[in-house]
Amino acid sequence: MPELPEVEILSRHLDQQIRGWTILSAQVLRPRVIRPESSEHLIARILQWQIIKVARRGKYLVLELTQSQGKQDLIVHLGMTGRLFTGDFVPHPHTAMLWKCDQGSLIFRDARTLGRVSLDTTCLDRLGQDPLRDGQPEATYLRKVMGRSRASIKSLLMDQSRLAGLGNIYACEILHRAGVHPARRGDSLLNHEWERLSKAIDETLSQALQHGSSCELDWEGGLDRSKFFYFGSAGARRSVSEERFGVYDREKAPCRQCGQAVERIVQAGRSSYFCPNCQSLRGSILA
DNA sequence: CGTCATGTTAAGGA
DNA sequence: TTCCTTAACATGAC
Repeated sequence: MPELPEVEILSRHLDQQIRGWTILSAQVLRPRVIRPESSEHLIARILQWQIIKVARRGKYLVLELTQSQGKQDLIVHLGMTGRLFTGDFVPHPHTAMLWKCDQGSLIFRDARTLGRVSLDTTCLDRLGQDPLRDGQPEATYLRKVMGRSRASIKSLLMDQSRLAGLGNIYACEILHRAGVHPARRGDSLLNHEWERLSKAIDETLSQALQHGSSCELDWEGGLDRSKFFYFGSAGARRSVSEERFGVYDREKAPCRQCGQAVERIVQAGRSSYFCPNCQSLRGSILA
């Protein structure tokens, strides 16, 4: 579920649902997701606190809590497979944490436990500009934080300290829209390419958010209704992502722009999908 | 059995 | 110093 558009949609939804709820009790079933403090410590520090707002920073969900003593933020990161939703608790092997509140329960499930729940907010200080919170990242900003690096533009877009919120899917989609090859070095991009990237970031994220706001959503991850949240390689996904994505997970399928077969390469251990025709190298430097 | 998966972080090496 | 790769983390789908 975890890139900026998905977390943003979830954040808006949860804000409507749990704003004003007071945490009466909490349970940790998979302690690994509580980091770095202990489960006991974290639970002790949130009991009787009220959730006054749910926000998002990069891929982090921020639950703002208040009590008579003051305020604190509870951070939830969904990792790859984290799901955060309200409802009645039903035993499920992936349940990682459960908050019982005065008006309902909040459930965090995470199959791979790569997600995280924490009261330590220092992770937020390391984030770069957020494309939604801080507005469309201008070409000048992108050039400033990425333009002197010899790393690949794909890695740079996914570096949360330069720009917060993009992951593997949207980095691929943005590069395709901008016509920039994922293996290009940051310091090889020309001014018009930073402009195209700026525009592509805005358009790609706006489109995803619009899609997420207007279609049926399945917060728990049922395969038959996964029209927005990405639920990995299973059942309904193939046809769904075939429609939603331009290049991601579309190796050998025809590019929607030109019909050329989409290719896959591996960068920093992650799959990059691109169209060799639309995202041509034009003799530029590769990372 | 092997490969891959929306993320982050650490280690070792060029 | 920078940035690469690999691995680790746990589990599931194919």
